[in-house]
Amino acid sequence: MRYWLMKSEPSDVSVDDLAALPGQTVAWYGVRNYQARNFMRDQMKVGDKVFFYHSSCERPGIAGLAEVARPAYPDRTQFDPENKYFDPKATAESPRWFNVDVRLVRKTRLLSIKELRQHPELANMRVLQKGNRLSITPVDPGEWAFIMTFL
DNA sequence: GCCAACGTTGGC
DNA sequence: GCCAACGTTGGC
Repeated sequence: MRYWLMKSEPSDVSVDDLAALPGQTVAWYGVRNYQARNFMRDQMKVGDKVFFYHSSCERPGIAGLAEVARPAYPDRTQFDPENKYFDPKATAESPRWFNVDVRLVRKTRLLSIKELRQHPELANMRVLQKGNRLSITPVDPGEWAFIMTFL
């Protein structure tokens, strides 16, 4: 079992949006970065634990606990010309983008990036590194356990 | 709105 | 295969 941090813009899907969805589950569509895609396609397994993170918003930070509910399958938005994530180079025979499904375990208090940065134990967290833009990052088991002590 | 960082594109 | 130009991300 592995641990991950997945960024979502709350203007798109917030933790409250996720809580209101059927099964509290969402398809993690729209990832158009190969590294993040590969994490989903090649490494994420059902039951993997996820920090649900709000990004590009007023209060960025961890907003919930979630888990992988379905292994990777082709992201349907790549095939839809009306969708902003449409990819003309993708075909049904040869899909380019994949997504897992993520299910909310529980909403948490908002653990801000500012607070995360105050802990030296978390200094190496990928999401805290300067210039990090990757929307899905692995979380070290020790970092996960540490965060869970005060989340 | 700024801008640093980084991924992608495309001409050569 | 190089690399400059461009686009995007995302915290601040």
